[in-house]
Order: sequence, then structure tokens, then C-alpha cells
Amino acid sequence: MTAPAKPTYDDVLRIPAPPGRGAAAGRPLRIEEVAERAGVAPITVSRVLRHPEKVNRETRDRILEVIEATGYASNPHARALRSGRSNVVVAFVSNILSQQFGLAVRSFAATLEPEGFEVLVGQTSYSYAKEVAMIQSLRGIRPAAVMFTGVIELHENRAALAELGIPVIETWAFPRDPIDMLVGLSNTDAGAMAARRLADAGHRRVAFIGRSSGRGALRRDGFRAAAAELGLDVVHEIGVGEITGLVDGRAAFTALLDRGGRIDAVFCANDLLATGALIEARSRGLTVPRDLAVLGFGDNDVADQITPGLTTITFDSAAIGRIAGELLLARLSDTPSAEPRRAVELALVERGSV
Amino acid sequence: MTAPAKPTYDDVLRIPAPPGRGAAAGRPLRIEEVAERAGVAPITVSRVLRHPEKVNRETRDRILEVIEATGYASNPHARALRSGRSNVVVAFVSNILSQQFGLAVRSFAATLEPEGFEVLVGQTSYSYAKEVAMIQSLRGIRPAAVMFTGVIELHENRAALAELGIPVIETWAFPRDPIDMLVGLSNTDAGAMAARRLADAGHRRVAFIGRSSGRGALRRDGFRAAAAELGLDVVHEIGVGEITGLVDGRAAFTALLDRGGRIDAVFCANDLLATGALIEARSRGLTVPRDLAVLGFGDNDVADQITPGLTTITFDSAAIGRIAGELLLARLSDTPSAEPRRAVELALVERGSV
DNA sequence: TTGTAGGCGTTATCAG
DNA sequence: CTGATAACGCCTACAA
Repeated sequence: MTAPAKPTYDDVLRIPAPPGRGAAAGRPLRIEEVAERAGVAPITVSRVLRHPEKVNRETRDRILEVIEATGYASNPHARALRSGRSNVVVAFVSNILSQQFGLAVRSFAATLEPEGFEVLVGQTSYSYAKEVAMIQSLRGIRPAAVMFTGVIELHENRAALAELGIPVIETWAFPRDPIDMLVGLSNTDAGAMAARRLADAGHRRVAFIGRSSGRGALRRDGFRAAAAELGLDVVHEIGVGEITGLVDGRAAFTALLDRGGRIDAVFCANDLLATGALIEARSRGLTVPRDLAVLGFGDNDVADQITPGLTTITFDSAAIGRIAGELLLARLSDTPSAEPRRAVELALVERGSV
Repeated sequence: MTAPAKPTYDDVLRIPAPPGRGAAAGRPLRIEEVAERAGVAPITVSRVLRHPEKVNRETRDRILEVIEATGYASNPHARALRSGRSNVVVAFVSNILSQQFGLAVRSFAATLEPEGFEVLVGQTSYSYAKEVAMIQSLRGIRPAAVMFTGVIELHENRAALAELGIPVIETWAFPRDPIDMLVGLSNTDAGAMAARRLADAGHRRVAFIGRSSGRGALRRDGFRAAAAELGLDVVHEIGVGEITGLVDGRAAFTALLDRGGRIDAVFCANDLLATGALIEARSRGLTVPRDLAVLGFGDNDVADQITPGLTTITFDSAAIGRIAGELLLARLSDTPSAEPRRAVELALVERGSV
């Protein structure tokens, strides 16, 4: 699927340059040249950039003017080499295509970039092996900090991360013992919330669909425990492997029906599964929620576009990124936050599928 | 939406460390220490890492053993500072949440990472101002190359990029005059393909919904030109601004109906718009495609999950990233590809909405 | 095939 | 408040 016969050229709009304002020169400036122009020593320029308050106002203004005029940008490699600190922060995402993770990483980056950090995004693909490799590669990158959209389960990786000696932020769950900093949500509570909602709607015979490891398992456990307390009967639990699309939800729902027995409602550990289940249920002639209620988790983009809309448990994933960024800035500025373990709230979004 | 009352702890699975295999040490090793252990000079270790073929086999094996045992990773800042080349490649995405861009960036990174490059993802948000700022920041980052999921329209930015003196890859369109390398698709052809498909289905009075700048405009122009040739009547063209979700497609479709006049079919410049339009059409009691045909572009995740499935024009976005990575590797290895301007093919996916 | 000398651009340290 | 000096860790150039 590469070279076609003969593609037509696109007549792409070209916006001309405004008069004046020459483009920046080819070879990057060194701090020395800026210093020369401003009539100071290089170190003074350096100070203006890192600790402006320690430089005389007039000197500073003069230097800033030169910096502005020349478009000088310091060489991050030289800076990192000499100072031992890099301005790169690595965010590891278990699935780069996820809306939720994307929102979190986006707000994480938006919080850090104004402070001069570059956020580099890596992907771990829900795989321990990949995680090991990525953490190894951190020894090379030497970032200022790392953030994960998840928590690290493998002991070896936890130890390796701790020994990097840089801030580590875990997210998306609320473990007792984070490696370092944490911005999470209680998946256990999410499961319990699901059970409570289904019980409130009068459903008695319920089922669970979700991954049987990681956060899916945590939601399942919370669901299971709360269901028991509420007198619900968890008829079946369908475990799924890697989730790649709605199709997995359809398959899981089919597997659920194949197991037999009456079911009033199903809690799916994420909205992709729930949407797939809902579509499959409808295509089998079931009316949702009359014949079967479906409850999701995560409030994906599709959740409110199907009929009936998917009732789901949600939280502010952008806030996770933002708070993670703020915790990190606090830590790096030597005024660390009192509580480096934050939780975001869960909320129910009612849309009619329960 | 932050600190809740009292979240329950998640009992996250902890996988214990396998016996043996100590974790890596805290402070990073220097090349000097590796050299010492292997009984050679630092430069020899350096050579093993960069030009292994230039080192005696035995010496090399001995050094590799030490590297393996110690987990040595060279300091990228020192390396970049001295050699003047960084292993960072920056990929700018106009929308970090887009499936298509995500796939492209993912395969771009997958192609480059085995060769020792780190791919850093930035976002330009379809905004010229943002683009200027990001390109400025490149002067600081000094990456080995830059890739964009799009083409650069602003003359000033084109000049600034060219002057960075690094490989630049543009994608997603097929302009006559790329800055440097190009892996694109002809949006003009896509528009023409849409017109031809609608004409084939017997539709005569057609409409267009899409952005009136960038690639949307290119598809519109191709559509418009081919429609004229085919004797179709382009009754209305609805321009939309930034596209944030299905809701924009619904709104545009409503605007289209408000303009009045009979319409047989509508071509939407992307699937998000098309899906929104299709949902809105159905909610107004129209039967697709009997009362109105809808044709999309991009083959989004949702396109095959609605009823009827969305007929759309697609291409292999992962291939764009892969080819971009290959072109770049070729260029950086001093055996540049003969043709640094590649096109990917378009294909129609028939699903029933036309 | 291996090694020696020196510097990439910046900032920590200490002195003025 | 400002400056001189040296070093961060690696790799280019040249020499053996």
C-alpha cells in the first residue's frame, strides 16, 4: 500500500512571510557570544537564565535584550551535562491510543512545559517485558522525572525506578505503597460504586467483564466484595486479554451469554468493553436496560454516542495529569508538597443503560 | 474534583523479584570505569558502541561483557554535546488525541527506536502561533530530525525549519514543494474519489462538510473540481472550525439542512464529522443511504460501529509513520533514499452509508 | 587496531 | 553583584 500510480499534487496554501523579521541564523549561538554583546561574562548570562533575581536589574535587562534580539537558546546537552539535571520528563503510557491517557499526558505536559520541561512520551503496551526495557533505557536518557499512567507491579522495576534517584509519579490506581508520588483513583471504590448502582436499580443477578490483571482486576475485586455485601449474585466473571477495540466487548458478551443462566446486569471494567457488549446485546434483540443493564467505566468518547447512552463511572483524567505536573514542580523546586499522594474523585454519569 | 473523602486503597498485585539479578546501581557509570574493568582505553569502549566493526573481535567481546554486566548506558548529553548530534527526533502532532496520528507516530517511533533514537512527541494544535513557538523551541532541543503530521504552510516557519539544517519530514498531504522529505497522500485525489463514488451511486445533488483550511480545504477542492467534471451539483459547502468531537458533525449537518434545498449525498472531510452527520440524520428520521448518502474520510474507530457502517476513504496511517522512519534512517545513514517524496495509496471502504 | 590530547557549551565553586 | 577557573562525559582528530 505504498507508491500509487500518480498522485495529484495538493495545492497547499502558502502563507507568505510578513515583511521584516528575518529568520533565525543557521548555527546556534553560544552563551559566550551573548555575553560579549552584552559586555558581561558568560556566567552572568547563565545566571540571568537560571537565577534572574541574583543579577542586577540593569545588567539583567541588557542581557535579556540581547537574548531576545538574537533568539539565543541555551544548549540543553551542555546544560544537562554540567548541571547533572535534564529538563526532560518521560511519561510512559500503557496505550498511546487511549483518549484518557492522552488527556492526562496532554495536561501533564501543559503544566510542565511553561516551566521549561520537555515531556517525552513512551509506550509500555501493558507488558512487563516492555516495561523492563523502557526502564533500562531511562538509565541512558537520565530524565528529570518519570510518570506512568499506571502503577508498577514488578518488584524489580520498582526497585530500579527507586534507584534512579529521580521523582517517580504513578497514577490511575491508589496503592498503599507507591514508589514515590501518586495521583490516583481507587479502582476498588469504582467496583464498589458499580455494585451499589446496579443494586439500587434493583438488579440482583449480575456479571463482570474485564481484564483479569491490573486495574481491571482491582475493579472486579471491589465489585465482587461490594456485591457480596449488598446481596447481589455475581453469576459470571469474564476475563479478557488485551483490549484492542469494541470487538473485544462483543466477544466477551457472547461468551457471557454462552455460559447461560439469567443475568440482570453486567459491569464492564471499561467503556470500550461496555460499548461492545451493549452493541452485541442490541444486535441480539435485547432491550437495554429493560432486558439487561450495562454499566461501564471511563467515559470514553463513544459512551454518549450510542443508544441508549452508556451509564458509566468517570473521573477527571486531565486532572490526573495536571496534579501530577504540579506535584512534580513542587518537588523539583525544593518546596515539596506536603502530601505527595493524591486521589481524584469518581463520579457516576447516568445515560440510560442501567 | 480532587481529594475525595477517603479513597479505599487498591490492593495492587506485587510481583516479587526473581532470585539473583541484582538491580542496577544508583549513580550511572562512566565510560572510563567500563574501560578500566575491560583493561582498555575509554575510546575503545566508545568505538565498540558506535563502530563495533572497527574493534578487534576479542577486545569487543570483552568490553561488551563488561557493559552487559554493569548495565552501562552512555550519557546522551555528553555524547550529543561532543558529537553535535542528538538521538532525539521530534514528532509534532496537530492533535494528540487523534487515532490516525497516534498510529503514525507509533510506527514512526517503532521504526526509529531500534536504531537508538528517542522519539519525542509535541503538539501544535492546528495553530500557527503554537507552531511558531514549537519551532523556536527546536533551536534549544537540537533534535536529529523533525516530523510533522501535516505540512507547514507558514512561509516563516518553512524557512526557520529549513535553516535548522536537520532532516524535516512532512506528511498527510502531497504538496509540490515539501521543505525536505515527504510521506503523503493526495487530499485532492481523496476529494475526487469521493465525488466519483457519489456519482457512481447515482447521486446528483451533493454537499460538502469540512474545515475550510488545511487538508479539509484540499479535499473540498478536489471534490469540487471532480464534481464539476462529473456533472454533480455541489449544492452547499459547510465550513467548520476546530473539530472536537461528533458534536461538530451534528451541528454542521443541522446547518446544512437549514440552508434548504434537496440533497442526495454529503461528503464529510473526516469521519468524526461524517459520523456526527449520520447520527444527526438518523435522529431526524432520515434513512441512510436511501434518503441521504454519507461518505467520510479517514476510517476512524467509530466508522464501523454505527448503523449503517460509514463508507469512507482510507489509507494506511501506520505506513506513513513507518515510511517516514525509513526515509529518515536512510538519510541519517548517509545512503539517502533516491526518492524522498513518497505517496501512500487511498482506498474506499464500503460499509453501506452510500 | 588501539591510544593520546583536547574541546564541545555550560554551570559549580570559589574569589573578588 | 560579578567574574575566573575548572570540570561535567564523551567523541573527533590525529598519532602510534
